[in-house]
Amino acid sequence: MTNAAEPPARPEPATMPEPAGPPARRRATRLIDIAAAAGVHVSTVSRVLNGDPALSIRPETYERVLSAARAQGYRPNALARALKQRRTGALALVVPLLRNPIWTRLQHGTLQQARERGYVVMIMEEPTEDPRPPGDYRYLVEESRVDGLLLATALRVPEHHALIKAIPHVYVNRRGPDPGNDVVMDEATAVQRFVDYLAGLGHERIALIDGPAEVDTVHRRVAAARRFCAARGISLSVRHAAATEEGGWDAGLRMLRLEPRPTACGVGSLNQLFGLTSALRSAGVDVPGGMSVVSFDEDECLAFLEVPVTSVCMPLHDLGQAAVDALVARIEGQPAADVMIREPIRLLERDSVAAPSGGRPARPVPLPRRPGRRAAG
Amino acid sequence: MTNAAEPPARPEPATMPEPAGPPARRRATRLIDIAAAAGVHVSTVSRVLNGDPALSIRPETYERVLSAARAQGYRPNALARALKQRRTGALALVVPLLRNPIWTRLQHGTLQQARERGYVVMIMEEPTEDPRPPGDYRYLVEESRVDGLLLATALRVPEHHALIKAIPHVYVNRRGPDPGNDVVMDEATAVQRFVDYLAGLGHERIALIDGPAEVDTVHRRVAAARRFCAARGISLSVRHAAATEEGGWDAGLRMLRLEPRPTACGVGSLNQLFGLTSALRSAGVDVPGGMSVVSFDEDECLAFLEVPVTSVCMPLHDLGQAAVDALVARIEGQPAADVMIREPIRLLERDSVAAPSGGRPARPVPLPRRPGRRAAG
DNA sequence: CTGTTAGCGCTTTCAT
DNA sequence: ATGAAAGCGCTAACAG
Repeated sequence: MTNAAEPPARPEPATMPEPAGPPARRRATRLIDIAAAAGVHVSTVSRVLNGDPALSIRPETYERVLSAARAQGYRPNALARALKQRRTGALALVVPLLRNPIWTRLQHGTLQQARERGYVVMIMEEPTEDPRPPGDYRYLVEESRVDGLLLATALRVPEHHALIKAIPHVYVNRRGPDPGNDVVMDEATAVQRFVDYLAGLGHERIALIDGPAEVDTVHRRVAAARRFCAARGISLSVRHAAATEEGGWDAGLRMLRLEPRPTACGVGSLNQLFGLTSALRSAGVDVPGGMSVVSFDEDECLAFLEVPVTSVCMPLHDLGQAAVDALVARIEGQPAADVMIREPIRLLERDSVAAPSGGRPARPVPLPRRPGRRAAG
Repeated sequence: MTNAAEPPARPEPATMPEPAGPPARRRATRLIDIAAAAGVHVSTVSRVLNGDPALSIRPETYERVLSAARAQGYRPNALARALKQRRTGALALVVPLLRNPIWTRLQHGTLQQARERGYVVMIMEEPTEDPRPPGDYRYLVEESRVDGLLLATALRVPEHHALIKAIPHVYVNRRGPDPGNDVVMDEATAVQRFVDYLAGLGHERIALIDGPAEVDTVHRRVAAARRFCAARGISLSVRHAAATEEGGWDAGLRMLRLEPRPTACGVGSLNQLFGLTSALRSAGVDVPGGMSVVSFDEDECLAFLEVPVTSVCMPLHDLGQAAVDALVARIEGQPAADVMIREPIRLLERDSVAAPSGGRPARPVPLPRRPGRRAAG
C-alpha cells in the first residue's frame, strides 16, 4: 500500500479541484526524513529535538536540523515514542455524564492542568444507570492507551479492593477503597459554613436534602452536618433522593411533612434544587419567609431565579487540577498520599435565606401534582 | 529496569503489606508470552486472536492458544498495533466547555456510538475566550494520537479553509469551511415548529433572542425565522447577546423596549433563558400573559421553573452518533457528504405560551438592577 | 561530536 | 498448518 520508493515527481497544482476518491493521506514526515534533509543520522535529530543535555553538537549542524524540522512541519509520532518509552502521555478521566454543571468545572480544571503537565486527557463515560466497578476501566491502561486513571465515578461501593491497585489511579471527588489515592474537597467545611450561617440567624431545625447515601460526597456532607448540628444543639433531618429534579421534588415534600417543620434546608445538587423550589412553590411555602434554602452547588443561574438562591461554592476547578497532579505523581512512582482541597469554599449570599419566622406555617401542606410535560407539534 | 530473564520464583503471599516504594508495575503480558505458554509462534497467536479467516489451524492448537491468552488475561497493546496498522482507534471531540447541558447530551451520543464502532474518544476543550481555529487540533492527528477530529467548536470563522483539509474531520453542530464534512441538526424545522405554534395562537409580533450572530446554529435559526415569519406576515425582531444569563437579561430588556412590543419570544439557550425570565419578572411582565416564551434548549429543569417553559427539543444524542458515523466513514476513505439530523424535533408544550393578550402592556418598562451576588462566610 | 545498533509489541507477507 | 522475518517511527546505550 504505502511504497517506500519515491513516486515520480508530480507537481502539485496550487488550486486543484478536490480529488473525490479516498483521500490519499499524505504520510507524516518522520525523523528519518528530516535526518536525510539535514544530512545527519536520525539519532542526532532525535537528540536535538528532545534537547538532550548530554549532547554536544556544533551550532551549524544544530541549526540545520532545526530548520529542516521546521521546514517539514515535523511532528513526533506519539505512538512510536510511547511504545519505546513505555508511557503514553495520556490520562483517562472517568465521569458520570450527568447534566450537573459541576462536572464541567471539574473537566475544565482537569484538562487545563493536564495540558500544563504535558498530558492529553481522554474522557470516558460512566453509565449512569448500572454503574460499573472502577476496575472496568483498567483496560485503558492495560492496552497502553493511557498512563493512569482519574476516577470521578460517584458510587461508594466497598467491594472492589485491589481490582485496580496495580495500575496508577486516583479517585476524584470520592474516596476509593485503597487509601492514599483520594483527591476530595473539604465537604465538612462547606457544611460548617452552612450550619454556622443558619445558626447565626437563629435557625434551630434544619433539613438536608441530598443524593443517595451511597454517594461519597453525600455521605461526608451528612456526617459533617450531624456533627455540627449536634454540637450546636440544632435538630437535623436528612432526606435522601435521586440527584434529579424529581428527586428534589419528592424529598422536598417529605421534608414539609415533618413536625415540627424545619425552617431552613440545604440541597446537594442543582437539579434537586429545581425540584425542591418547585415543591415549595406548589405547597405555598414562601422562600425565604417560610423556608430558607441553600444550595451546595454553585451556578450562575442561581442569581437569576425567582428568588435568587444562596449557595456554597466549591473549588471544583482546583479539584480537577489537583487530581491531575496527584495522578502524575503516582505515575512517576511517588508515594501515595490523599489530597484534600480546602480553599476557596465560599458562601454566596443571595436572597433565599432569612431568619426563621416565629410561628408555624399558616396552612397545611397539600399534595400537589408533580410537573410533567405534554408533547405537541 | 525490566529484565527479560525470569527472576527466581518468589511465592507471592496472599495478603502482603503494600510495599511503599515506587510501585514496581508489572509488565503487561505480551503476545510472545502467550506464544511461549502455548508452544507456538507469535504470529500464530496473533492470527488466532484476530480471527484471521485465512488461517487454518487444528482445533487443538487453537484451544491451547485461546486458553493461554485467557489465563494470562492478555490485552493487546494498542500502541504497537496502531503503530503497525497506522490507525489508532481513537477520535478526538473538540467542544467548547460551556455549562450548557446540551453538550452533555452530545458527548453522550458521541461516546456511545464510538464505543459501538470500536473507537475511544478523547475530549478536548476549546477555550471559550479566544477560541482557536479548528486547524489547531491537527496535531492530534499528526502525532498519531487519534484517527480523526470531531469539531464541535462554535464559531463560524470563514478564514481557515484548507488548514485541515488533509486530515479526517467532521464539523458537528456547525458548518465548516469545506463542504461535505458537516453534521448538523435541522434548525430550520425547529424554528418552523416554533413559528407555526405561535402563529396558530394568533401571535403577530415575535422576538428571537439568541447567541452571537457568528455562531453557526444561531445564524441558521435566525435565517429560518426570518423566512417563516415573512411567509406568514409576522413581524420578527432578533436580539443577539452572549449565551449567558447576563446576555439573556440584556437582550430581554432590549426586546421589551421595542414599540410595539412583541407578544412572544424564543430563546436560543438555557442560560439565556434564565436571564430573560429574570428580566421579564423584574419588568413586571407576566409569562405567558404579557409575553409567551419558548426555549430552543430542552432540559428537565424547565418543567420545574416558576412557570414551566415550553421548549423545542433537539436530537443532540443522535447528532453525536451521526457525527461519529460520518467521521469513521471519512477515516475509511468514503466520499464526503454532509449530514442533517431531522428527527426527532418535538415541541414540548408547558405553561409559558398563551394566545396574545389584546391591548398594550399596562405599565412601561422600568430599568431594574441586574441580579448579582455578594460574597460572605 | 556523531553514527550504529537494538529493540518497544504487534501485524503480515512469504516460506516452508 | 505453522514459522521466519521484516518493519511501523522512535529512543537510548554504546561505539567510535
